[in-house]
Amino acid sequence: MPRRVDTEQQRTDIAHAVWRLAARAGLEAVSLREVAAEAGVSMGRVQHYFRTKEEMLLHGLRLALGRMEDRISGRLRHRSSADAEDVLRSALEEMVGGDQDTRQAIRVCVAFYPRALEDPHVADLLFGDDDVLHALAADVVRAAQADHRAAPELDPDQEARVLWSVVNHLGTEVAFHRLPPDQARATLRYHLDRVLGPRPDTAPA
Amino acid sequence: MPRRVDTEQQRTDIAHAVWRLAARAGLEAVSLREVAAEAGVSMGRVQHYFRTKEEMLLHGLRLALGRMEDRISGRLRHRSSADAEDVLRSALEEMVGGDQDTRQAIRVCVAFYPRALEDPHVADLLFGDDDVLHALAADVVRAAQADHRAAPELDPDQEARVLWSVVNHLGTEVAFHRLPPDQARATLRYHLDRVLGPRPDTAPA
DNA sequence: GTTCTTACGATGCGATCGCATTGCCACGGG
DNA sequence: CCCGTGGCAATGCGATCGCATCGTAAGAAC
Repeated sequence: MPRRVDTEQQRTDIAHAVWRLAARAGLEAVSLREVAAEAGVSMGRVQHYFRTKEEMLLHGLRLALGRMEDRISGRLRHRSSADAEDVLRSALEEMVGGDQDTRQAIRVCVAFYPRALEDPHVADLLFGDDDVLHALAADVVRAAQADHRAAPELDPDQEARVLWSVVNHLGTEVAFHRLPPDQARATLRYHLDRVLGPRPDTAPA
Repeated sequence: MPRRVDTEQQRTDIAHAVWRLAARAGLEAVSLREVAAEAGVSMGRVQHYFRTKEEMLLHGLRLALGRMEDRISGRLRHRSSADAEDVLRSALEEMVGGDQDTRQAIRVCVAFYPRALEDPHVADLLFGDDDVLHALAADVVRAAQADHRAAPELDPDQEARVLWSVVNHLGTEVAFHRLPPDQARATLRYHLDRVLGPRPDTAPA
């Protein structure tokens, strides 16, 4: 086996170019030639690492999603201990945060939305984590109720859905420059405080 | 002036084909030839009514948005009198409703999102009405507070932003088959009742 | 009827698309 | 040392893209 190269790094570099193009101007802007130019490599190289355009696009999407998850868990690693609410708040703050990577990742996701209609593989990637986030949010509401912080008449499932919607849409508005990040964060915190009661301070982030 | 034809109708027919294609598979699926085929007309006809593809796309988007507005005001015409809350609720219920046209219109809007980043004309069309909706929602919250239905400590502006996010994202989830319409409506009503207090019955829709 | 203008259908052009093919070149194993 | 294979760059192909051009059929105006 001669002439070995860091294959995974090359794939990631190219996928990153896909990601930037898609975030900048949608999937229409993503062609093999454009990706090659953006990544500063030849078109042959792109084709060497991805047999089809579809495969390349999917890898780009995976990269974007993976980056977001990494940044969320990165937020948690700065804490000594994390309960469910910490995890939830970290995820939410990350999504509405002004982080450039996250914004771009969200735009990439939106760009893939139409594809999710006809391609279940894309749909899985895009929406695969929604259920666990929903369950987590509902659990946090229940926990707050048990602590007598949240009103007992709240429906945890509905509140989870509302919260998920708020975060998703605020994140999208930030990503598309329709809302400044700090305003989005303010709205998110306002809503969380109204639902869960103000955060009992266990060392703020 | 010879050979007159219902020009506006022709334009609308073609724009409707644009709309269906974009709703089905995103802007990538919209080419002059595809539009002509979908509309059942020749490509020459399409070019006769729209000098550029861009112009055609914009007209398609305008059509989609206009249809939604028409359906919202259609809901209001069935009522004897409409106060601000009626208007708001009509708009919101329409957006999360299962209406096939509305779903498609929302998908078209999402398909245009990436373009809004670089084309301010598209951005105006897509987001031009957001401010009035936001103001309306905030007013309704204030009115509910004046009626002692909503809690006085609510921040009407923040609640309006939360509400707008909830509706937008629920509508998107319905449009992309990620949530059944009645569940979205249930969540919307749950949230409205929590914020405004239950609707005092002035003849339900 | 002639004329003029609108309303197209048909066709062609250059660019770009995704993809397949070809071949060189750098290395590691024998 | 030299084969052989992995890692590319280069090029070509057929399809499709948006758009421009050209021809013509169908009516109003006279």
